[in-house]
Amino acid sequence: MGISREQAAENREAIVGAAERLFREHGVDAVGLTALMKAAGFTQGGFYNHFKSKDALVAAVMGRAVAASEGALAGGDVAREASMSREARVDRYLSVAHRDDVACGCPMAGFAGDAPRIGDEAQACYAKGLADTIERMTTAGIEQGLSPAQATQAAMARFAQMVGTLLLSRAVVNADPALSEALLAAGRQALNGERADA
Amino acid sequence: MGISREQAAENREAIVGAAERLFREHGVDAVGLTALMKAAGFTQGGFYNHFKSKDALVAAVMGRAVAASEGALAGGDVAREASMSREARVDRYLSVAHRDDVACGCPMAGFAGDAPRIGDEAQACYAKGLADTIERMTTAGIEQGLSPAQATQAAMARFAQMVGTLLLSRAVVNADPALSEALLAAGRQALNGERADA
DNA sequence: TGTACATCAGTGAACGCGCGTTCACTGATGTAC
DNA sequence: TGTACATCAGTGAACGCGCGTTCACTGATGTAC
Repeated sequence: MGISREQAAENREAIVGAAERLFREHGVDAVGLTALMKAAGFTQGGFYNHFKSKDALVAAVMGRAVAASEGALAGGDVAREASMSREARVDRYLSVAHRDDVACGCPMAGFAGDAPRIGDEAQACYAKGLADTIERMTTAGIEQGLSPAQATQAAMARFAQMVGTLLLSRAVVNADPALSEALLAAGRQALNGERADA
Repeated sequence: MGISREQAAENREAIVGAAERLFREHGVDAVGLTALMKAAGFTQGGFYNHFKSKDALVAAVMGRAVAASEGALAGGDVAREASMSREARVDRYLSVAHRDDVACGCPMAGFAGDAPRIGDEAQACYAKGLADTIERMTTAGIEQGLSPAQATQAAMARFAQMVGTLLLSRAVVNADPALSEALLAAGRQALNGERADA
């Protein structure tokens, strides 16, 4: 076709973007390269001009997803995110909207199911994203007067509860919508409610 | 071959058993019926004498996994489980051994990643298993003096934290083993530590 | 600045392979007389 | 109780299909002179 280098870079981003959306929605294994390239607006053969294998694409997707979420716990606008209170962030994370928006939500939750089975490079991106997220929450805890050890422990426990609640609520949303919503409400209550120790 | 009905029922169980192990280890999508039947000791063609489709097998696996876990939160011996304290159960659930034993551990955690993508019948089994688990924990909370509403909320929050911690710790075990263990420790601390409100 | 040519992101057919599923066939089990 | 036959859990080859990947080819872009 003959394409400018700038255009080629944009096309590569389009492929990664389509892949991220499809991978989250259907799982990495369930998305074929033919369907993926079609979704990005190309034909199958062009894939290998941009990536040396599907595994390399998965790593690129994970790297991008993690980088995009730096500064925004649950996706969405970064500037607005930074100005939100911790309580508001939890309420947004454990909202019905975030539960239903797998394609754009928190990548640590969206890829948690796939993470143990993807390639080493992609796993490393995932682990870095998790470590960064916990570090950010730890810093916030220290600013509120916790010791570094307390803050780290609290950040890990709180984030695990957020992810666990979201994942379970997504897992049963079709079969038992009432349970799905009750889980979200219980999570919000536990993280924002009467407790002041974490 | 000519097989007795008793033998046929045993063979069916062997298929479901092999499927449960392989599905948990590699994900439902990544396990083919040829490999599955071979693992169970049969050839591929016999599969459809027992199940009308792969989806039907997934439902059977989920039903069995959920039924087997009734009375045993983290797998293992039911009688011993019943005599354990809540603290000991949490320590076992969030142990390195349980993290590394995906094939035999808690099915709610083991299938959480696949749950949103499996068939309706299997999803219903998963949701029932989750509801039962929470109900069991709620009953225990009421016995310790909580109101039914408090106990339900606490059970959901606690179980979500257990599952979230286990899933995140499994997700990063290869890429960042230290983080994986720190997550487990933080979860044990949060669930068994100084807090007395949940 | 204009021309000649190498580069490389596209296309789309094709590769071997494993998928879920179907089929004709086998032969011991279990039943009917 | 013994014989004749239907049942059905096995086998293993084959089905169409989509997978990840490779390939020969195209033609505008970008470079060298």
